[in-house]
Amino acid sequence: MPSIKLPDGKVLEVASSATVADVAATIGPRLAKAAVAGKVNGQLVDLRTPVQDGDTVEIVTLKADDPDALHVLRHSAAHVMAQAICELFPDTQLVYGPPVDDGFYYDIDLDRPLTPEDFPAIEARMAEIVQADRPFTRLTMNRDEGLEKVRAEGSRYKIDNAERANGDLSFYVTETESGPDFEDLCRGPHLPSTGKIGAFKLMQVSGAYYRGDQDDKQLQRVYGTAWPTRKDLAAYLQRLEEARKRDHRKIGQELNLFVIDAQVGSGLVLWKPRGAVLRRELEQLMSHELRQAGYENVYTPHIGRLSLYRASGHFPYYKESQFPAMFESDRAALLNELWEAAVARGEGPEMTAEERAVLDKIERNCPALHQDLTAETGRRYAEHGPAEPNIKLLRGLLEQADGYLLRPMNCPHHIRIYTSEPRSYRDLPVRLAEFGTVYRQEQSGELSGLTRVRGFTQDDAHIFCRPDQLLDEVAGCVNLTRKVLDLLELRDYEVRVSLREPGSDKYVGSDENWVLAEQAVRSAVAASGMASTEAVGEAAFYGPKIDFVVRDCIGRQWQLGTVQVDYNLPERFDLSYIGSDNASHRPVMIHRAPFGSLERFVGILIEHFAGAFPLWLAPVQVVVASISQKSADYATSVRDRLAEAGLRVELDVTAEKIGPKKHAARRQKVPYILVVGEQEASQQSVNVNDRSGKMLVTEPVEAFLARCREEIANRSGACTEA
RNA sequence: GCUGCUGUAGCUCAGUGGUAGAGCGCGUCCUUGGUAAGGACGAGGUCAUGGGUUCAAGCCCCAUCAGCAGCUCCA
Repeated sequence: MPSIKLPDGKVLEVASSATVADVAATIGPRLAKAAVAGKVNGQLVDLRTPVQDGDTVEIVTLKADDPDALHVLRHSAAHVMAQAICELFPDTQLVYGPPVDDGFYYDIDLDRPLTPEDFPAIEARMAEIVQADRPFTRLTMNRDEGLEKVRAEGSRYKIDNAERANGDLSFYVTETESGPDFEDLCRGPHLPSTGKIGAFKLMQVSGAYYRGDQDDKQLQRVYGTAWPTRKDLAAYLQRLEEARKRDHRKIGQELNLFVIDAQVGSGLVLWKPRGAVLRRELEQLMSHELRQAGYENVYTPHIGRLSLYRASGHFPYYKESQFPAMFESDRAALLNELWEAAVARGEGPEMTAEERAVLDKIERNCPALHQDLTAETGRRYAEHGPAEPNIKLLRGLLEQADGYLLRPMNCPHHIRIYTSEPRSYRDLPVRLAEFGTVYRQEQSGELSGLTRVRGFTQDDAHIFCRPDQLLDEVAGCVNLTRKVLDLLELRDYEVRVSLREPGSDKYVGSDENWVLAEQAVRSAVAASGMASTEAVGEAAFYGPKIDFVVRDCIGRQWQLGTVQVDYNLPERFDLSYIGSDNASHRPVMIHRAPFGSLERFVGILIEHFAGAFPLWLAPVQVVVASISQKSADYATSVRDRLAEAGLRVELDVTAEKIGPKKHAARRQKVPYILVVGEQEASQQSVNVNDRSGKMLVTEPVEAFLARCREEIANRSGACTEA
């Protein structure tokens, strides 16, 4: 008789050929009824999977807080949805349908676009399938057999899936009394039967590229959610709704913080006075920290010559997300076009058709330039030869007639400040900081409130240091980032080490430099003791990064702070310092921005506090509201006193009752509402209420002021939830 | 950029081819009030923009712009 181990350590003897379901039954009838799957040696399996001697077996039951149970439930719900869609739309080809956080989706290929109007019909069909409580049966066959089967069926997607799977292939069949009625290639596991799906709902439909490839077919992705019970589903929908109330776009509107105006341009933020307060307070906090940490402040303009970005590599590595360059003359525009074509050729010996076409255009439109390009003996552009000499020639000509670029990054400007004077090893590290505004032409579909915009201000700085200073400097940046996040009570973030994708051509610099830089970020994170994940392919084009990533109210991940190690730009700009040996050496650069961008950071902060900012950040800190006209003068004097003391205070002496006045202030999430009537006037006091509606105390104006000052100095008092 | 959805008053939204609506907000007046929305009256719209269909278009069709969700990108 085989014996198996249970999670509590008990050993159970079971019949040979016993399944997970049998194990559950042996333990107890109620467990047998509740069981929906098992975990054998840590692996999630069907209830009908046989167990073997020595296995550790855990029974999975349907609970709203058990990730394994939800995984199986949602996988099965996806399967049921697929069946429903196939029955309603027989042309549907199924592609892939996994469970995801909070639900599941299924990618389908169907010419007719599905819309939310189709959901009721699909849900109704799903409900019938669930109602019928059809069993899921697993059908396993060896790889060759399985491949033959899917190839015979002829679906491109299934063949692809099957070919990419390892080992045996399994199919799941849902059955009726009259036999199998739906089958899908699927790894499983599934619920024992469809009836276990307690509650489900289709959520949305959208496009998704096959295998995530923009050049491949775009499929329809139907999202749904599934839960053990209706109550769980209702609770989930309620949570979703609560989360949406925190949305910074909504709160930004309600609290008059910012506006994104179509007439100004999409992705361009207009900070209204109240939002500007948030931004200024954050800038002041950061400026203070930077002074402490030995940074020096600089200011640089928002545009720069194209040659600067040719040197940095933004042209062409970063070209697709830049606003088009501005050219001073046709000559400059044409030269640049030719330069791009020459760079694209790389080291190729033959001039490309594209280069030739540009050259022809130049001949037609700008004969003088054409002559410059072709006249000089020995450097004739029109001759064959490696691109490099041509690029040099172009670079020389471009020096005389260049274009300008709205800057996508601040580093080139800061680099030129570094190079503006000779640097000694004693001067390093040089830390140049600026709230630098940059512009990036993000794809239109990517724009989102404050979190993804086209013009934004980074709390940027560039550190130029000696190689022996690098680790300390990176550690300093990481600590600074943690410190400011901590000050703002943002503690729910992921630290991500972003590395390059080997073999990709989207990076500049040598392998050796990348190896050095990646070692540096890895050891800095290791030394910090923070838990981290590694993300291959997430590096900047010039170097690896340590990113601080948070989630917004609808679960999307955003990078906030970042620390990036860069050996490459120092080389491209030929940076140097004089060492103690009186020889020239190459510094290392660190790019870092603890907030990342002020726009995104404020967006996340709005959601974090749900608009109820701590006193030091609150755009309006106090509202003074009079009980009646009789106390209006006193209210005004209180307002004046608080304003004089530096508080951001507003006065409400309108002809309204105190109830509505208080309500209005609370709706604006103002931390303190001071109610003043004749009684307070006679005592020179204020009646203090917080934004939760609670009446705190009646105290002298000066006492209230002292408490506010302390609260502001401590940056405390956050999140008195309204 | 791609797929789908959406665009009506400052905001949230109703309005299925026949003269533009509600609530909130805003203004004026009444009420001068003691802690989660007092009352009356009023102003406010080229129904995103441009074309088209129709006797007639907020509504139907096309295009553009913008927003939302997802995908793809992302320094």
